[in-house]
Amino acid sequence: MKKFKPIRQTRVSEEVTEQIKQCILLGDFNAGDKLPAERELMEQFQVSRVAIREALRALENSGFVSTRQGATGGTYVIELSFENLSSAFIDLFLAEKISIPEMFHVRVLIEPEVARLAAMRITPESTKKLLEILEKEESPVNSLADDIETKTMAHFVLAEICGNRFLEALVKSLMRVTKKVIEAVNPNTLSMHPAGMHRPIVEAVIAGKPDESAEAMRRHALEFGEVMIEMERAHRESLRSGFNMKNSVG
Amino acid sequence: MKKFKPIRQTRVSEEVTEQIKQCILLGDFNAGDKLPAERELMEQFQVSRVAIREALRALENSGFVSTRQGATGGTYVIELSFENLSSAFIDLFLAEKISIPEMFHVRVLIEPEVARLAAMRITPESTKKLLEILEKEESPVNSLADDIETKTMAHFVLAEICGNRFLEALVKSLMRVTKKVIEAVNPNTLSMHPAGMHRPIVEAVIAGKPDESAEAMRRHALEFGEVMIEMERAHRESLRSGFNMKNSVG
DNA sequence: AAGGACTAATTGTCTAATATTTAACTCTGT
DNA sequence: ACAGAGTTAAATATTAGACAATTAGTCCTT
Repeated sequence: MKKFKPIRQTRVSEEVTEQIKQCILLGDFNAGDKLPAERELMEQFQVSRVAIREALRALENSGFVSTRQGATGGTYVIELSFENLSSAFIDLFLAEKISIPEMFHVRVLIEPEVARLAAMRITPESTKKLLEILEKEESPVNSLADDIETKTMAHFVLAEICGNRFLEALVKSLMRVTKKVIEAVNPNTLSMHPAGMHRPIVEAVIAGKPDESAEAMRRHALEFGEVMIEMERAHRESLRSGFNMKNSVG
Repeated sequence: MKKFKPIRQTRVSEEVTEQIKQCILLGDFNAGDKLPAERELMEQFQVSRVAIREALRALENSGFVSTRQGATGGTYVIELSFENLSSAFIDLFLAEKISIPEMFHVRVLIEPEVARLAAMRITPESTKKLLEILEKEESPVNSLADDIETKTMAHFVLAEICGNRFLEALVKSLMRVTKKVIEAVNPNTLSMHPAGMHRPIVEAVIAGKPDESAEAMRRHALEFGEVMIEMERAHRESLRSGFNMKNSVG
């Protein structure tokens, strides 16, 4: 016999979340649209405002909506981005569920493919963009943040060019994690890697040579991976001595 | 001149979230530990219970804690899993920010590497596990859910064997998305792909032959990818005619 | 025309009460 | 002694209602 359906095992707010999410996914609300005000949703769903707010917060956290206070405020549907994916990766990294070497193994695996695809789809506009980035990359930088920003750009643009949004999402997330790591480790040097390091890759891509692009990227990823791994090792070392100091003092 | 620092742009609950999250990441609370009760946190943070609850809910949504009601209830720190990563991928897929062909391109890229690594790290215990799975796979199934479960297993275990937790997370997420797709499309057939399809891969891995394992996996991924893409195309087709019907009726 | 005060809409936060869930304990009848 | 029903306690879940803060626009005064 088929069992009776268990009565509401989910929280009220979760049901609200689910319904609104479905509406968004089915296109009843599109990016830019404003959801009804909290008090209105309250009446429609016949639940308390707290429940509505919890639901909206959940949707905000998973990147479906954005909420602002004020006269023209409210909850607006936004275009789902790769932000959440990045956050999930960063959390896993911070919780030491993935390590830097593991991450770079994956980068070495996928980034050459990204470069290969980019080379196969290169257009005049993309070429222009890439050349601009190369130029920017090779001019002096002011801060570490600037440097990371600039050096990251090439990877971002190649990922966009490659035409596979899944790979694009992965690369962008990986770059964000990498950035986080560098910021955490905060090395003394102003610049992470020497200027012009991306030139061979970009040139091969612009020339429309898939295999050479992939190989250039592979070399770069391996080299940079080594640097990062060493950097992190040194960082852990210094952290350990720091902890020891702390222990001996406090 | 340096600007003044803007005053508290973050919500109260976000600050609470951040503090608790840091405590968890720094190991002040470990998996299994119970956080203080809501009313206690309320006093410690000097904010209302609503703020505490929003914070705990956020932490729950990102997979750091789990909350239960009841006598031994409360908020417990849990081991961070790949769940969130999977959810992020599924959301992206549902919102059509990534497509099935894009996803399978990535599977074809990474799964052979997983098989290669697995072959390089094969142990007697892993061998035993893999053989059990093969046997299970080749016995008859009852339902589609069962079938998916069984056929997924091989990929899961290989991912665990491969020793790179990042790849493991990716493969598991990809399998979850794939599962979601199959369930959504819900094909008439009971079985997704013929029994024994993983045998060549598993045998190569057990034999400790990296290249052959990778190649076997690559063939499998390509083949299965084709099936999925075709399946989804057919599904969209039927959806469209479904919508037309709906339109002409209603 | 500029600046300031007011207004309305909306989310943010707090307080306090009540409901529900769950495990553990207690009692009671056989 | 023990099974089962009832009770209790500890926690989260939910509700209601008030008040605070933010923000864009309007209107009024100088």
